[in-house]
Amino acid sequence: MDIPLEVVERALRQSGLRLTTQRRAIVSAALTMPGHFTAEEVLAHLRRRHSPVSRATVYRGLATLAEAGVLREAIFGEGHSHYEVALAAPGHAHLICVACGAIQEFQSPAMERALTRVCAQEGFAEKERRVEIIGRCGRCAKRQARQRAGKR
Amino acid sequence: MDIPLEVVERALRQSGLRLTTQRRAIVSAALTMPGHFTAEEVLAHLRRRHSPVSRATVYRGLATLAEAGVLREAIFGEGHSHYEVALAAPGHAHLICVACGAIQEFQSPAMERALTRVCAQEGFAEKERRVEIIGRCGRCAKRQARQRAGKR
DNA sequence: TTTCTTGCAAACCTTTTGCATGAAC
DNA sequence: GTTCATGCAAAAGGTTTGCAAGAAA
Repeated sequence: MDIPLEVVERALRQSGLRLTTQRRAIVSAALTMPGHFTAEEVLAHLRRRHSPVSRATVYRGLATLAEAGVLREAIFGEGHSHYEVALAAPGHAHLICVACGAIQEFQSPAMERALTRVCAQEGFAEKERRVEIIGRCGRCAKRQARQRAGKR
Repeated sequence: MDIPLEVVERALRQSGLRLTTQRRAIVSAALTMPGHFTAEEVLAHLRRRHSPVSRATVYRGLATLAEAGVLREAIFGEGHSHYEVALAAPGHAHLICVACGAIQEFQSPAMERALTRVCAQEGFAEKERRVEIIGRCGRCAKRQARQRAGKR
């Protein structure tokens, strides 16, 4: 995956932040990782790659990069933060399978419009939306249905 | 607030669970608390009321009651779980103000329909929806706008 | 040279767990 | 009488923090 380092650099500069070796490593790890990742995953990835960055710096770095708009928090309610690359994917939400853990992204303009309307009505100045649906993905739902049928 | 203890009792029985003094205390605390509450808030409430229940039991009790459908998890991404009384409020989502912490509920049939459609299309068997919008509530947004204008 | 960032280790906070005791059914 | 729930204290898991040393601007 190509690294839009200039984009990152600009985002950091605009926030008055420094482009350090560690932050560069974190961003490039983020870009290599599939879809969503946690701080610990980034840490492990960097260690494997022999670009060791301390745990504290990974946590601080992810938070900083999220504030700068390079990353975005996603997938809540699991007891630990997940991030995704903000530049890569604009407004989208997630379908999270409780059976296999798969996370599928989806877009729904109708939903987005509905939420925009709600905010306008309430005079709410939104910064961020979190939409996720928990359940079983198509495959797991079918498997479960089959198993249940078999048991009877 | 009147306590639909029979309802709770029925829900627990249906799940093969026992109606203990502690669970009763937790439910009645939940019904007394405004809107959304955390495990620690319930614990503090019970201690103030001199109905001490151990921390472990509060955590286990809230989880159990949520599984039984009496409570529901709400407000994610804050590092600790929040619950709400499920019976009290059917499908609704939350507007969370980062400035004053206020949590406002809203309903949007258009949004609900859009999400239902997405699930149908993807064959996703949903169990739960999480929708929250983070930003500034009307009042805080106005206050901020005023302050910014003043500074210039 | 100033200011921001890092690394380390310890602290923190929320939540979970094992196990013996006690309560509900 | 069984089985399930509780209390305690310890442990776990994820994340944050203070502070001295180091790197970016």
